[in-house]
Amino acid sequence: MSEPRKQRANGIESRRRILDAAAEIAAERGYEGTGIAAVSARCGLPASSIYWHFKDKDDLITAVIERSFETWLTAMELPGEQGDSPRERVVRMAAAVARSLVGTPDFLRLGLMLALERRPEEPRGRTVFLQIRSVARGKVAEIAAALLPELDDASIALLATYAVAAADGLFVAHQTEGDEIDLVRLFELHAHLVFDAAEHLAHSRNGSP
Amino acid sequence: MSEPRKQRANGIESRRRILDAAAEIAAERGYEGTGIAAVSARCGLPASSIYWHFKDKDDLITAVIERSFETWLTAMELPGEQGDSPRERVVRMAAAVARSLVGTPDFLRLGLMLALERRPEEPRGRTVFLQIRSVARGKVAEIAAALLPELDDASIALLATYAVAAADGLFVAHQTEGDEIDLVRLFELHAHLVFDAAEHLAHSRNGSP
Amino acid sequence: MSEPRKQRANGIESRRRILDAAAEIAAERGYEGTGIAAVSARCGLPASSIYWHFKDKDDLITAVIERSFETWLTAMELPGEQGDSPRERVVRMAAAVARSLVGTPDFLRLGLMLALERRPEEPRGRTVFLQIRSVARGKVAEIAAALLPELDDASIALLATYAVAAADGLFVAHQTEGDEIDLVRLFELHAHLVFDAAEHLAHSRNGSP
Amino acid sequence: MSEPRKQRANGIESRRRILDAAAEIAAERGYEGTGIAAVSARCGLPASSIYWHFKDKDDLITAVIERSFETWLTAMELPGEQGDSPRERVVRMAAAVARSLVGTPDFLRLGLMLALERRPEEPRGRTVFLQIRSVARGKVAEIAAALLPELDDASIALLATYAVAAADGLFVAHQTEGDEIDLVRLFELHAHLVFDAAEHLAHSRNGSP
DNA sequence: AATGAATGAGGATTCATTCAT
DNA sequence: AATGAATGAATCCTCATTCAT
Repeated sequence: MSEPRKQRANGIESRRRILDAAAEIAAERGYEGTGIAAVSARCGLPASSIYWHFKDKDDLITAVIERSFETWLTAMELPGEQGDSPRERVVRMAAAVARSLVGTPDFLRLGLMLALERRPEEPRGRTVFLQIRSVARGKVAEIAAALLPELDDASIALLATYAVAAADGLFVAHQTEGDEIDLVRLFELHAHLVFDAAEHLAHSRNGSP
Repeated sequence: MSEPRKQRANGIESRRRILDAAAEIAAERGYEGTGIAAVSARCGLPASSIYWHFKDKDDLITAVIERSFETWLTAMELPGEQGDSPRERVVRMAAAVARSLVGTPDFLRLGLMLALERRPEEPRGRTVFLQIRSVARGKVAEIAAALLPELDDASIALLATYAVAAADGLFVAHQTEGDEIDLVRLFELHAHLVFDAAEHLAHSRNGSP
Repeated sequence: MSEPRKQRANGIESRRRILDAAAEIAAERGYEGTGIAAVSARCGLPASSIYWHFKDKDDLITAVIERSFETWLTAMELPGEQGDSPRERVVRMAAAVARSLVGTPDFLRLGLMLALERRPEEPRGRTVFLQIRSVARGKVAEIAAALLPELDDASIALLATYAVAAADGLFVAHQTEGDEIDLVRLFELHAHLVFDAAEHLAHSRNGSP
Repeated sequence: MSEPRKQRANGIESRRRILDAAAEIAAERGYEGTGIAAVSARCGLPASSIYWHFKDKDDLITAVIERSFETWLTAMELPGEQGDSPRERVVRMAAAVARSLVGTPDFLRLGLMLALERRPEEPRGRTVFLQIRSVARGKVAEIAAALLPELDDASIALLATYAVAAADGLFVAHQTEGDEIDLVRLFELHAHLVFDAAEHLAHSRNGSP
């Protein structure tokens, strides 16, 4: 009555099923909370099969983060650069990002959890997430520099750091508060504020903060 | 006359030692990562003694969060309300908060970790943290309402949500990036931005975002 | 119907029971063959209780070896030094040792197994056994030096090494061949041979081997 | 034309590689310590390929012992029977054996480990080793009988047992102590002692030990 | 107020082996 | 001749918790 033995073994399919199961569980319960037994139960493969596909738990979680990030990247399409004002373009980009985050991408939820931990032997997933994060900050800085060429490097760095960090915070709020929070509206507000600040910094060359 | 000193059972002292140990470990490794055995090893008391002071692990973690929050509250003194402009007052408050966060209060780090998880049986520590968080948002809304009386309730709620959420994000960034990040400067920038937005919202009574 | 819970917990007794069980199994199957589950089953305590008494498997095996050695040492009483010839004294000592080895002391069987292995991370039990072994060689050298004062150090070292090594071999043979092998007789022969060699070396000061 | 070289399946080569890997690992860690996965990793072939060449783990280990023994036998050439005294001949043979043992043949190290164990289901490798051992004892008895025809059967058996057992012990000592131990010198001493004993037994026909 | 000892459930991981291809 | 994938049982060990003292 129980399936005899999976015929026509298909490694790729299995790997996907394991990742799916692990992603769901890890997004709910974090690194330590993700038991191999639970993943095994949810994907239908025995625990030992998971170890055929992934070296260990760390490897599995890292793969979850990487795959989730790639999926998210290809899914999120930034709006075309139609001929509207820089401010409008930034706001539309922020809204697009916000919309892509409403689906709660695993890499971001899991990554932030890992980022907050400081265990002696850092999980590889954390390292990977922090790299992703740093690439993102770089991208934001690029965009800022392109839109407001008169900004100096220090100001750009400051703005990029602020923009990305605050975005994380908004995501966390959406995470905890649920849909009472209008993520798109908050991201648009966020974009306006950062743009204001950028203009401020650009025009007052020798001013305060 | 026999034992060197501090041999007669001292419950308060023991409780403090346990909380100290648990706080350190929980800040490093999160809820699941905090093993009773590890706490026992770090504080020097046997595991069974921990259960004399705390009902269970959940109770212990909750106590850690509560104590850390109280410590943080009493340590952080908001600057006096001298007669300077509202904007200056807000910026000075933000800087004071930033300074208090540089020490990485456990309740915030741990609380954010817990907040990001979504396990079926919610740890009490998470509930407590979310309450703290909501009180904080209320406080921010109060201040905003006092400083800019002409703001309507919806705008105040939006601003308070944004202000607190972005602050969380800045804290996380400081957490992951370390001291390369100037938390005080970022909080001051943050205060300026929020204040700008508030003024904007106050003057354009009937506009969109 | 199953015992409610061991009342009047008695750590020392439990420790002894665990060691007894581990000694039996380890003597049969060696280091890797000694499963904690098997020890648990034989001693009646759950596996987790074994870890209360011993840090890990290595610690347990080491304790087995140490205890077995101590037991053996106190059990084996060397014969009094009545006024007979040196040769007779040596032979009587060898016979006493042989008799004590017929009971197959665990430390020796287990120790030799461990000694033959060369795993990268050496089990502590192996180190302990080799120390015991080296102390034994020292004792033999002492006795030889006392009985035949004219022997030089190099000869004494050679003889002691030979005496102990061959004794190991005889023990192994007894182990594998069973009681068809008369261990006492072989040890007496061994003693005679070594004594002959000692006399030889003592009288031919400047000879070959 | 495509693959660089040695791509077309070569069963004999693979079998050799597996045996090499298994021999290394088994000599390090014994029977239980030799995992199929470890062998697979060291020889570069997947675990399932090992099962193509060998029925099961027991079969593999047995093959390791057998091959090692054959290699050792053909490598060790006993010295010619030139016209010197029986004693000199025996000593030269012992030295030759010692020299062949310095390379630590796997069959002997592994065999002795297996011999010391007493597990319910005896590994075939153990049986094979004990047979080898018994053949060796027979050979030694033959030689002794040829050189000293006046010895009775019981004495010959005793001497052969002693000779082989002590040789094992010397090998073990070399194994544990390393090259501080001069195996050739010890084997020469050993040969002298046994020869002395044989003469003794031959001349005192009706005496005790 | 504290603790030594115990306990069952579960942790991650490795085991020898099988089987379809 | 070989192998990628799978599998259930076993591995050592840690978990949070309890209880008698």
